[in-house]
Amino acid sequence: MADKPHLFLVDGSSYIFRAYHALPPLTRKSDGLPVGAVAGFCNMLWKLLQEGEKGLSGVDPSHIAVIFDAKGDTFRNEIYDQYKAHRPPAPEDLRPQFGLIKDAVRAFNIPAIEQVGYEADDIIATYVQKALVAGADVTIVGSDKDLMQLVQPGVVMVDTMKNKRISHDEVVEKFGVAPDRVVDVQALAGDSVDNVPGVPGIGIKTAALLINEFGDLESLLAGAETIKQKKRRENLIEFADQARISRELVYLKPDVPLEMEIDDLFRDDLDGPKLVSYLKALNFTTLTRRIAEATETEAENVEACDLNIEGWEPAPKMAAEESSASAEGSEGTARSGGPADLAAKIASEVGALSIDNQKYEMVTELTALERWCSEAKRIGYISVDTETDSLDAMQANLVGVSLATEPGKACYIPLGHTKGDDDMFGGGLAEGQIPLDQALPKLKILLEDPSILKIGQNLKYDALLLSRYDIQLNPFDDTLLLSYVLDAGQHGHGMDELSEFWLGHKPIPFKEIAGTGKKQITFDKVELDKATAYAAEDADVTLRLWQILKPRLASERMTTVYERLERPLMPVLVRMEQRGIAVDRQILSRLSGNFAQGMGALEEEIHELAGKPFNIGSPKQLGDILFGEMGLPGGKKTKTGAWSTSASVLDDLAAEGHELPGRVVAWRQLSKLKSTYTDALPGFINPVTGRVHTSYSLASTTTGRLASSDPNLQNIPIRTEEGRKIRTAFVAESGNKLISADYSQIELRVLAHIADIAQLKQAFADGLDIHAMTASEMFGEPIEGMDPMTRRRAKAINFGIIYGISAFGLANQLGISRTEAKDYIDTYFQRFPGIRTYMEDTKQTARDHGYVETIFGRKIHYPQITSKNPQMRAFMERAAINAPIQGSAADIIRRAMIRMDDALIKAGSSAIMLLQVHDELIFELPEPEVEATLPVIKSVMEEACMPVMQLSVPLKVDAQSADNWDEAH
DNA sequence: CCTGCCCCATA
DNA sequence: GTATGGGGCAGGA
Repeated sequence: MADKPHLFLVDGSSYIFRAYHALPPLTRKSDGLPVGAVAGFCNMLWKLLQEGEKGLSGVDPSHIAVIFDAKGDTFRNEIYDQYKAHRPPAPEDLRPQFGLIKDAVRAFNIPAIEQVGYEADDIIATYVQKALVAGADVTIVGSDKDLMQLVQPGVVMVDTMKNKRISHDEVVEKFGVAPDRVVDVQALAGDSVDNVPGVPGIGIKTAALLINEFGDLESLLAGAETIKQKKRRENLIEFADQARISRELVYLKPDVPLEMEIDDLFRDDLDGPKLVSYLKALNFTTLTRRIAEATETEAENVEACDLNIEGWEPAPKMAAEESSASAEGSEGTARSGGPADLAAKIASEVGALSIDNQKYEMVTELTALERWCSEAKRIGYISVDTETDSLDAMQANLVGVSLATEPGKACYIPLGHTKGDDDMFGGGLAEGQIPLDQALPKLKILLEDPSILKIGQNLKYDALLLSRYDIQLNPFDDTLLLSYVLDAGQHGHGMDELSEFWLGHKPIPFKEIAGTGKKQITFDKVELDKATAYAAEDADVTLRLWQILKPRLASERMTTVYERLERPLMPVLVRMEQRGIAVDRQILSRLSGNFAQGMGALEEEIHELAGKPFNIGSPKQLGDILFGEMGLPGGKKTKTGAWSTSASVLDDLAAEGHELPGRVVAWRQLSKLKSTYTDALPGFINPVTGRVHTSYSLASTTTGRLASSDPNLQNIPIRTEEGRKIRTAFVAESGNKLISADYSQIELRVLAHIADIAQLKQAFADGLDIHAMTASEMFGEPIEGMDPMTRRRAKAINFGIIYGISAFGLANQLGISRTEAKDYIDTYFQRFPGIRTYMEDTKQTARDHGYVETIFGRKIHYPQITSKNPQMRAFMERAAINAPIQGSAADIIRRAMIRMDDALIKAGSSAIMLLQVHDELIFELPEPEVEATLPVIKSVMEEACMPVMQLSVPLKVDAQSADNWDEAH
């Protein structure tokens, strides 16, 4: 067996793209040459050669080759000219790397193979065929799903990036059929990324079902008449030829004329100096050192070779500028964001890629708008973006709408642009716009058409705005949410960032057309030409992003999360934001006065104690007074070296008997309450509705929680008596009540379930006081008559566990020594060993996959978890431990919110859901309905996991009604 | 006028 | 120890 030849075929092209997208951009230090993908590729190749039998394939290759796609069209374009027609061109900073990677492969003494007219996959298929005939085994190194059809006895696939081995069973799991039928399934299901048409209405699931029933594609098409489902039968008959063409497109051709025979792929020894010389030229310090060691090459004596980088030149400025050395994990090269990259980015903008802002259409006639609508109807989807004069969707006026139907084909429909040169009385509408009352009905038909998918970026804004124009946007896909579901933790999800990341294109900044600061103008004042270039680009970019992200949903098994947890929440939040909550101005203003009075009194005392007046709100001045003039013992310092004046420091000083620090703490509390809440909130009362409408962000936390802003209603005070008073200003309209319903200990319950801790589960089942029970387990004291201090300690530990406990943090929280805290933690783990196992397992999962998951399958990525910086790594580990707990709890309340409105209507209640505060929901309803509604709300929340999941712990919800939020909570 | 920092409100 | 948003200050534009 040991002598059996084993051929490794590396799918080079797909690796280039994966490496490029998965890794942060790197540039060569000396001149800014982009080399991120080259670095990723070389590391992968080196690892592959090094690990041998310990690797995923379990063998050491005797033969190896890396296969690339050649430039230009292939025979597939002759079969179908639209094949891969939607592919955007490679990003600017990736282009010079193709040649570098091929040269790198040769430097490894490995053949780099490509063949004009064929894709890498076909060449691989051909070699597989030949190898099997020659009696060799094959390992395909790659991730492209098309390659799965080649899996058979003697042939496996390994995906080194996902660390997965793909053999027969994995293929069946993905396609529902054996590898030899994968082409048939793909022929039916099609592929939107490669633009393989398939048969409409048939996806992978249905395709597998049909193929399993009929045996293969031809038998299915022959027997299509017998299919029961009307639409499916018709489509199979009508699109039979399209399916046959699709099959030809996805079928990998195993008879490509090859230039190198299998024997030529014999694995050569590494030529140390040659490889080192190449890596040196790229400035890859770490890899150079490793390989020099392994090949016993004296790296210092090897000259860096010249690189073949034709077609790329350093931008003029950046060679001179000193780019900063990179920190984490890089190869001694500069990270993105450095000046070199900035220049490269600007250069790539000027190169403009395929996005041409001047080619967009400005729609000024109704007939043109109708043309766009019918095009949307024909293709079944359209990308949409609205332009307005305000960031607040509750107050904004519609200024224009942009649409896109395919990359590069986009338009802008100006509707509310004004004559810019006039003063505030305005010169009325600018010329050449379709009157709003004519355009709106057309748009309404388009945007509400159930057969047209509306694609947008952050559609919550557009949906809320349009709803005020009596348009209910539906159905829709949101690229913000797609990106969030797929890449939480990898990067942000704003359009500009996504565009730069995926398209290598920087959209026109809003500032550029509207100006900035005091001179900023609203969009209705922007000239129509500029507005068209800016607005249509947004629709164009969004459409392209959708084409990239949407197919990933299915291939990465995230469709359910997107369709059940993410997309349906958007309309729910639109309704909540639109409703708003009543806030009593009088109460706030009275409180403001009280706080001001308290602050004034304290200020006098403080200045007296300090011996002179100073700005109490300035931490710098306060620090000078305390630790300079008064000579108090300074405690901690901030990271910039200044004395810390945080509440904990001031509390410590107060405990030592100093008077001033305590007064400052009290002053700060009042100052915070006044400026952040009682003074700011009235400014958020909408003049039309008289209520406060917060804005919820669906995609700004990594864990799946919502975030609230403008104003943030998720941090209204509750802990102190003074602060609580602010809650009395959140009121029900007269005749109504507020209901507050909150999950009791949801995160600890989730922890008990996920980590499967018997004692915790039992305690929750029995309805025990969980902190007391923890204390009792740890310190052996009975729950009855327990010292409150003991319970407090246990409570802090329970919270600590959820946050990924550290002795340092617990010590800080409890004001005890680090060793003492360490003892507590040890005791805790002794009593609950399952928790330690959970923590270790979670960290391992994060390291293995780069992400962790919630109970409903939401993924949270932690690419930095392998950081070599111990502080950073420890932080990522704690976050990774916390994320499944916090995230699962977030998923649960999301499910409750998604179902709530329907459940209330069905129960005949007119209660409306107004706010969410992570584990709490606030409703408003007519007083007489309270009694009947409370149990509805409770049961929707408590049964939110059902029916797809049954927690092994009961969920408990406390709900009460009152006239204001303080009393209801 | 913008940005980073410090501090602090919530779950 | 986790996750956020926001106000005021101070320094550099």
